[in-house]
Amino acid sequence: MAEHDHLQQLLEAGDEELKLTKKQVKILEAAIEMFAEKGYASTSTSEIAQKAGVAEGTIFRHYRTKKELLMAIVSPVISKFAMPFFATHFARQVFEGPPAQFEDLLKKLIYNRFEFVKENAPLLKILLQEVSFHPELQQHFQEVFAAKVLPKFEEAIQTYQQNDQIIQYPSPTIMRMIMTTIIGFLITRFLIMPDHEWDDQAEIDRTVHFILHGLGEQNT
Amino acid sequence: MAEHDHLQQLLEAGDEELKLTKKQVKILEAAIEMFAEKGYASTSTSEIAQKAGVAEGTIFRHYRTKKELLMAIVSPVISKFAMPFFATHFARQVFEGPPAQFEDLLKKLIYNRFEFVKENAPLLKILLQEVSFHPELQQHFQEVFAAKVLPKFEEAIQTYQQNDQIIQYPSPTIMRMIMTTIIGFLITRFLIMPDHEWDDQAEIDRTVHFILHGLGEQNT
DNA sequence: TTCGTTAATGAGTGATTACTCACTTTTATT
DNA sequence: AATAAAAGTGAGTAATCACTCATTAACGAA
Repeated sequence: MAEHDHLQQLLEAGDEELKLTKKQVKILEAAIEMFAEKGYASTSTSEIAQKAGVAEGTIFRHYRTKKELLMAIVSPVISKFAMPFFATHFARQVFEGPPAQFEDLLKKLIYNRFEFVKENAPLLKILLQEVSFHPELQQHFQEVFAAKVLPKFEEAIQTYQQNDQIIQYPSPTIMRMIMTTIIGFLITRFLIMPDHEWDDQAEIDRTVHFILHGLGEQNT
Repeated sequence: MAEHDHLQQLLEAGDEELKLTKKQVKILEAAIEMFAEKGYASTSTSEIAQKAGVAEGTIFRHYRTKKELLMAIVSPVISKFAMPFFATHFARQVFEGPPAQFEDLLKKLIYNRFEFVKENAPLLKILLQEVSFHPELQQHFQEVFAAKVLPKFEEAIQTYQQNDQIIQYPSPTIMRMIMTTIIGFLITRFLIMPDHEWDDQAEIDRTVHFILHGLGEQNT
């Protein structure tokens, strides 16, 4: 029940309120599970139908092609992952008036994306796998990134650089380091070693500390 | 010519000297190109045969299944990527008697893997894509990592921690940070934005600096 | 050259693929 | 209850899949 609400909310993508049939939800759930497990190309529509408890024709009533099904699943995830940078309460709080301390922004960012990845690991795995084979996805990602993420992030970085809280590297370089460190942690945590025993609080704190000192201006 | 030598050298994996037919080389080259471009599951053996200028049956004379072809391509890459930790000249130089300065180890490691990824980007892309779908690959990776990489890496880390050059985090955490930073840089450089104009020297230096200060013991 | 071995071929195989469509069932509105 | 629209069905289709095999070509040692 709560699962369905969550899925539905994610797939609606904030756009029009598309009402999903019960069977349609089953199809999406089955497709997500199998795409994440076996990969998109190696999963057949008949397998999805079987796992969803649905006739194969039902899939093609809602999605004209298998690829359209993939896109319905994976496309909203891009926007959602970039969400903290959108015009949300979170964005206003964190980016419009960036916290005085770089550490505070970093912490809010990590905690926020940690929860997101925790809740959407399979969707992100599918996205990660397929983005390199579908130019439309790359373009969508690029658009969202250029329009929403980049400007606000860059502004915040420059503020901290003027405060001497961050070293004077080019901002793309700084963004790359922050993002690869956070994403690298989240991928290790939820995709590579999800069953390892993690002290999440400690690892997050250490990751914050790592970025903070790695980009700190304290010494040359 | 040099291409063939290089490929042959990589695929021989240091084991027995397997002599590759001209057509077999063409098959491997075609398969690598198409697997990297379209993905393993979406590439048909007939496509590979066509691009290699070879009859489809020829592929199955050398590789009994399509998967065996994939493994022949991708399996040696795991060992090669972990190479700096093996009993090579490099390993003895860098790990047996670790450099006094953590910075020196870091630099040698980055420069070395930078060149490797530069020369083998398509192979690594295939490996990255397929490793999550093939348990044998995961196991192979785990074995190589546990046997060769982990012990030497851990020993070096502890040495630097006793020198107060590295902060007193658990060594798995430190390894994770070093590896995600380096791998994140290399993936960004060669897989995500290979056509961007890069000042490689500067980016490498900044990445070393980032890790060095991120893990430094200078202040709490 | 001769001959035994290996490499290469390409038409052929059954299985599986994404997708269609004529039809039935469910749902919503009156 | 009647009816129209939407959702669901599953047998059917052409295309493609990985893989086989009987046959031919190329090669290396005598």
